[in-house]
Amino acid sequence: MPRQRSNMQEALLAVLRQHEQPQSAYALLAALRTDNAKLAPTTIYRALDALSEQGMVHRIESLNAYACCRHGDHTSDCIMAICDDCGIVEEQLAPKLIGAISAETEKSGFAPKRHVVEVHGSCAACGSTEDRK
Amino acid sequence: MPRQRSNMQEALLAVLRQHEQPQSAYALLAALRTDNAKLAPTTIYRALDALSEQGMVHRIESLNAYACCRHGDHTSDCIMAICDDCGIVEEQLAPKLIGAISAETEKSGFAPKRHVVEVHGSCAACGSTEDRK
DNA sequence: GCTCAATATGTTATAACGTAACATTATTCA
DNA sequence: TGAATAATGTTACGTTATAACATATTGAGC
Repeated sequence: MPRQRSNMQEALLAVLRQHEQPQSAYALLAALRTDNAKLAPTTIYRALDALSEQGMVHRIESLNAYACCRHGDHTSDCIMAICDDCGIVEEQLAPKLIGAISAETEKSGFAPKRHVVEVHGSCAACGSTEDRK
Repeated sequence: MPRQRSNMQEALLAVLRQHEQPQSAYALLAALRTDNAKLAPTTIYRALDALSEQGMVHRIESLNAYACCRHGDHTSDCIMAICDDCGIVEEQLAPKLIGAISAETEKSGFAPKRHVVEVHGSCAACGSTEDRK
């Protein structure tokens, strides 16, 4: 019998951990509807918001999708390297670089709070087979 | 009498130039519907795509909105400093920093193609009045 | 001027992403 | 135990984006 989830956030994390690729809110909704057919988008978005605040999940702005954090606690925002071929996202910690970006914006008096750094391209695995296309 | 636009792209650029804040595709649609009541989203998105390819317009991923380029030609991607208070976006050229971000992702064999660098925070004007909130 | 190709735009419909507002349930802890 | 907080349910709607197919405009070469 399907296990009853007591906690939406745990359930979401479990689904995200099954995937290397970020998942859209509606993909997550569909996945969890196998347990609860009446689940609504609102519930998913609320749980995602909570997980984001906790740093357990990162939203990928340029994909409108969500990935679970692959690092432990990190206070610095990170760089997301997104493979446009296979969809895999590599989360890279680079606090010095984030600091340098902050410094650049501060030159004009800007006060940075949140950094969205998403690099699109090809991962090592996909890049090495590029010539076949 | 309202001027007949021969060219959607020109019309879009004109609207974007009237605003310091990025505009959503549907805001642009609404603006241009005063000239052409039957204008459809598709037309707007196609023109925005064309302008983006030409580098005349930049999409702000974390806002789902579009801003016209405030620089002349630039081959390097740029940094967008987004004020969450007033909505103004400052477009900053920093090719060295973009290069450093590329270098970071290349460490794992990634081949970067496009950089999304969007920093949220407060601009100088809004930041200086923060205490009033 | 004609015609072919390329580009841009029109039209209809629908998919995908996200939130508002208000109600109910669960958890915690004084 | 009961009051406060956090999480989830429910309904409805708003916003962002694209698919698929049709038509029109433009420009180059003949």
